[in-house]
Amino acid sequence: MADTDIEDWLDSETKAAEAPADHGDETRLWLRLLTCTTLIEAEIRRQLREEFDFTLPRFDLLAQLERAEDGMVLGEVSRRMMVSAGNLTALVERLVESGHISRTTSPTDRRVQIVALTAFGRKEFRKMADRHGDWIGALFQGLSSRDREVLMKELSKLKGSIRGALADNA
Amino acid sequence: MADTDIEDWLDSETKAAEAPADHGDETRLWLRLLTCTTLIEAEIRRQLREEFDFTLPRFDLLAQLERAEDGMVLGEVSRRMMVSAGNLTALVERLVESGHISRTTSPTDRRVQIVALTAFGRKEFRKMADRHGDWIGALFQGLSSRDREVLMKELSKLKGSIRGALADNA
DNA sequence: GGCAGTTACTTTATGCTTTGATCATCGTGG
DNA sequence: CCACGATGATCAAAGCATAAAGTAACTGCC
Repeated sequence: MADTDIEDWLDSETKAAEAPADHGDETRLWLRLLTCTTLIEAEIRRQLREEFDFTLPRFDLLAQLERAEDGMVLGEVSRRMMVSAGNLTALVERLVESGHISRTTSPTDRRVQIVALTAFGRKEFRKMADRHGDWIGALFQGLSSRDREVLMKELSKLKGSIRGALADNA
Repeated sequence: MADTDIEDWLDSETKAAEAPADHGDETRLWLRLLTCTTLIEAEIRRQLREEFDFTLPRFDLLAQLERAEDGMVLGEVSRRMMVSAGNLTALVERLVESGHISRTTSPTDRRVQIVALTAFGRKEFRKMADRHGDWIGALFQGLSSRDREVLMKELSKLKGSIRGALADNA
């Protein structure tokens, strides 16, 4: 082994010890992911606002309720939307006000609030959901079917990785 | 062509005209993307808050300034962070208040505000950025180097697709 | 010079979001 | 029966975000 090799080895060891892994790769990947999401989300918000004078959180809540024929308990909505319960109070209040959803107290547990789409809310949601699909389709049009497949698969792995990391902390 | 074929053709045409493509694939992909981003972002926000009592927008702004030795014009910060100018007014105000950044009026154009990291802000940012890298690294640990490579490539395509779609609208 | 249009930022109004505190209700063990 | 811990939702305070309107400063054109 030549002197230079030994020096290289010592050097790399020293660097590794002093300056921990910078995770530059992962961070760049994260920023790219964030950029894509932010761009899409901003466009969806803009379209919803311009075409329907509606906000994304309102739309998301209706989307959760669409497949719950008998309504859904507020806590379940909170979990599915991954938002805090406190957040929902005002959001639900406004959607009841605008006639899109109804809200009733559970007959078996008076702490529990049940929200459900009204006929009007369901009709409005269908209209918006159709257009939503169009917007998404347009934004993803540059990806081939194969691209979408690969991306979905990798994102599934990522989701698993995240879940794993979060479980470790807990 | 047999009758059934004609009927099939008519049927598919009719369906295509009445019920446009549902873009279910793309929507599922979008929801998966959104879920991953939301999970990561929530974890980063939580860690920043618990370890440093700092918020993500504040961190993001410092990150933009880190590589601008001579500071940055407010409009440029707005473009890079993809947030509205009005948003920055209060954010900058709070970061000046806490001593992380300085704010000066441009000597050549008195409309222009220049913000820059203070020595304190730079020091604090370095600490947080190091930990930020660790957190991201942990969240992505389940992905192989190859996975990250593929994911980055697909996200680049997606970003291109989005840009293209947005350009068409404009 | 002086007006017109543009640009940079701030202000205002509204809404989303979170954390932490509080209140009401429920189920249970004494 | 009832105190007590757990649970579900609401409230309060703070911060983030936007669009739209407003203010001030610059630039270009006559």
